[in-house]
Amino acid sequence: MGLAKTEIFTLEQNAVAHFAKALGHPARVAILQHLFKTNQCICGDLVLEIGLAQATISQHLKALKSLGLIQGSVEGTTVCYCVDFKNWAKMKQTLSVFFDQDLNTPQCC
Amino acid sequence: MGLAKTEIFTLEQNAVAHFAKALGHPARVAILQHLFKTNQCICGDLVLEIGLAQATISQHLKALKSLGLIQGSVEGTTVCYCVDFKNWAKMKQTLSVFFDQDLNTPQCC
DNA sequence: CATATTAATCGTAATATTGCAATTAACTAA
DNA sequence: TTAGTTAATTGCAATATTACGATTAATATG
Repeated sequence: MGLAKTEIFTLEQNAVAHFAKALGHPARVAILQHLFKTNQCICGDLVLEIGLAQATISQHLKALKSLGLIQGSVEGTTVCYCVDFKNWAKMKQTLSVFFDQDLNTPQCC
Repeated sequence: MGLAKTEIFTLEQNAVAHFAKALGHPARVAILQHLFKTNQCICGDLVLEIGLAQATISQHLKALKSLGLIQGSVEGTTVCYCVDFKNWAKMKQTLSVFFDQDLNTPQCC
């Protein structure tokens, strides 16, 4: 089907998967790294920095924005993007809980 | 194209994306959670527990196995799956470095 | 006004992912 | 050997993702 049956999973499982999916492409990872490094930048900077077409970068920005990980504010003819630290922290928290499952579990293999 | 241009990204960017992609489906999140809870189980248990078809679960297991996050050992007619703690730790490490970028960065927005 | 700049959107093509029924392979037990 | 059990694989359909050229919308500048 190509469509995940989200309704049979818990909220936590869907949240982990949703955040992870957003980081599941190197271009989006690169965008976030660049935003952390430069604090803020415009779409054109990312096109030069990363080397994908403008339409493609714009698409990845849209994905990160719709998840709330970045914000974009229009300034004249440019759009200034930056990390949304509050939602970044929320993502870290969600994934950390998932990652730290191993702390309660004895290793078998 | 539907194909990520991995060659234009750094090893770290690709590694983060690769691990994240593996966690980017709730069924694989659920499989890992169940393995942590029960320490080990067979494919059939996961089919009952999660409620997807056997072929689908087997496919998700294959994905997790190919990334090294789980191991499967044949025991008669069953295959016993468990978390590969070493590679799980490697994944945690890789993603933690990425997540903790914010610690060096002043918030702008 | 006309032109330039920037980024979003549209349209399209190629590939990937998800899901399942059916089959197959491997082993067990009678 | 035959039948049963388990899980991998195959084949297929539906949907999602990735990428880019072309266009559009919005704003700025001459």
